[in-house]
Amino acid sequence: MSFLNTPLDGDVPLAELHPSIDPGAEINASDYQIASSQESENEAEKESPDDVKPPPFNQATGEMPSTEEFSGHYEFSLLMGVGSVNDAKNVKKSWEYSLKMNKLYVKVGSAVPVSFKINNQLDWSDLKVRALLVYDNPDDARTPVERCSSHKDPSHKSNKDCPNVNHVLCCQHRNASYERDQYSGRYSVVVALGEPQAGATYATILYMLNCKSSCEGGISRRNTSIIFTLEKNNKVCGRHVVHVRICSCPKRDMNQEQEFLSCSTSSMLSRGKKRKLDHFGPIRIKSEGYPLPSLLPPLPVSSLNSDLPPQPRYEPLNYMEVSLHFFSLLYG
Amino acid sequence: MSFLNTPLDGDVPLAELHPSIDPGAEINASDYQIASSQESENEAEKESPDDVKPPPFNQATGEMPSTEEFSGHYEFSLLMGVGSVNDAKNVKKSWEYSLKMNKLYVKVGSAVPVSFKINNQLDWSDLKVRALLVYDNPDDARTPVERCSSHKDPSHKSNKDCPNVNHVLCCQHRNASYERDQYSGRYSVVVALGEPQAGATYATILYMLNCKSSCEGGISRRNTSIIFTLEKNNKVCGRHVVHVRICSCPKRDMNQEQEFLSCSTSSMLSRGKKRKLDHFGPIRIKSEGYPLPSLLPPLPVSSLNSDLPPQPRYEPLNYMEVSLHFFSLLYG
DNA sequence: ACACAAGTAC
DNA sequence: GTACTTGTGT
Ligand SMILES: [Zn+2]
Ligand SMILES: [Zn+2]
Repeated sequence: MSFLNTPLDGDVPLAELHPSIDPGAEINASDYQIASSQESENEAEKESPDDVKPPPFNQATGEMPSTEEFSGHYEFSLLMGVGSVNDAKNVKKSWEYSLKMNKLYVKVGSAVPVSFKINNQLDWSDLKVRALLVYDNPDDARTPVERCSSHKDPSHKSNKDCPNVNHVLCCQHRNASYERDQYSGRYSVVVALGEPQAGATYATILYMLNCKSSCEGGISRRNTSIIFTLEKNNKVCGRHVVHVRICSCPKRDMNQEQEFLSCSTSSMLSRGKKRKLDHFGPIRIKSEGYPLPSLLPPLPVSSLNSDLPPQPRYEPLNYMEVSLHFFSLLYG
Repeated sequence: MSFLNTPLDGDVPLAELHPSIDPGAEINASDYQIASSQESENEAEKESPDDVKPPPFNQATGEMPSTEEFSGHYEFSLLMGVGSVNDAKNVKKSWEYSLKMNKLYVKVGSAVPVSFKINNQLDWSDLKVRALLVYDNPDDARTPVERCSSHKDPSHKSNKDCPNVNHVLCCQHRNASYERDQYSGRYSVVVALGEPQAGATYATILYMLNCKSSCEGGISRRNTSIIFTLEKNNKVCGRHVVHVRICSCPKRDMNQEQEFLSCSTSSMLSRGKKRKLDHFGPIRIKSEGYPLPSLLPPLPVSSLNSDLPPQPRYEPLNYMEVSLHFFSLLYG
């Protein structure tokens, strides 16, 4: 694990710094209750006569949010899985993070600590981090990620005393603000960073994902990413993106995808006869032949069309093949 | 296929008798609209002041409906899959029926023709057939079978203009009456048999199942059966039971279960080390060591405890093993 | 962690 | 129909 703006650092064992955080624990419903919500309980009553102020427009939750990463003036960076009892050998991991693929594999409802770092700013109090889940596939990129019907069911145990029934991506933080962009329909969760705890140089926030990637009628086996935007006065001043797969066997699935990545690098790519693992990982996507997935580390767009060796292609590359191709250009 | 009260008859090719019925067709939503419903639209308003008549109690939809088969005075019998273009070679089958296992394998939402036969009664008009879906496992036998949240979602395509959102088991018949037993909570569908069509000796009704056996939050991979009761004046005067599995690959799954049935008959049974196919078929059940499943042809209960050869058992037989055991006693 | 079940893409 | 994916029971 490493800060994403310095992605090739070695692992940083920081578990002992946060002994009180247990990311594997069940979601504590009472934490939700305290959370302030900027959503009205009834989403239908949006135009109450008193509420005439136009809701603020925010690029970060627009129809097609950018997934280009930049650290910005505050040198915004994040670190997955820091301060986690996850690192302890005796604790069963409920999530895995692959630095190589910049992808989080997590069980539904498990808390994942994400640590944010800021420089050039003494006062963090007006800095907020927004987390938004999006679909990777360009076909779906404009579709808000919604919870499936089963998980939205108020009688579902994950919704006990939980006002954020519609949010796949939630946050175990008492000041978390759950928002719905009424123009795009996207759900996101915003947290004020606050000061890092004494002696710490980053602030750690627990996130959890309350639908599976496979949830029928919801994500439906589509690939997703979390977009973290650093915001000040409703303006985006930093952005990072992490791939995420919510599944029952994070370790198995990560290993599977890593194995595919390594055994197929450049060998399987030039050939047609597409087979196993159509996309980045085993999740199959319906459409294929897409341009660069928006989730890999920022690439000059020109490379998409100009840097491809003009080898003969018998069928269009699918999502995964394109991902892998650019991945190998970057790291191979 | 054969009438169930004469289960070892040969196949009866009757497809040509009902050339107009296409069981493989998509559910026609408009058929639903005409169906009269005895359920109030809003299930909450049960005690409206005008509606003081106590709702009729019916054994057939009680907490623990009997699954014992009997043909009764009217020699009630049924036949699966009659009059079906399903029999034609060029039509892709959306369901399979195993006479050997008395089990229907069907894709979700596909119409399955079930033919009912009555004797000793010139006027069929006051005879009704109720169809009720129940769980086989005694642990769940008292639990009403409900649709899963996803399929109940009004925006789900299977619910277009369909008032019977809560019913897994539906019926393509314009006079179908959808009922909910307010004591047990069970959903059932009732059809007046009417006269058989000219030249026919049975009445054929199309049923469909609108959740999968695997539906999370619904049937959840539990085994189910359909109970067909012949009723006259709200009294049960005949009963037949058919196992049913609602799945994506009826043929594959039927073959799988048949294979297991044949290869394991008596060989695998006496041994512990239980593994593959815990239950009747591949659907795993949570609990095990149950008595006789209620769906096999009626057996003297005494046989359960007395006819078992007292072979040494290292672990309790699970549901499937018990099913298989009695199955082999009957037919083996 | 393994084996299997059961949906989905091709 | 085949192969693969991905949840579940053990
Ligand atoms: Zn879900
Ligand atoms: Zn369902």
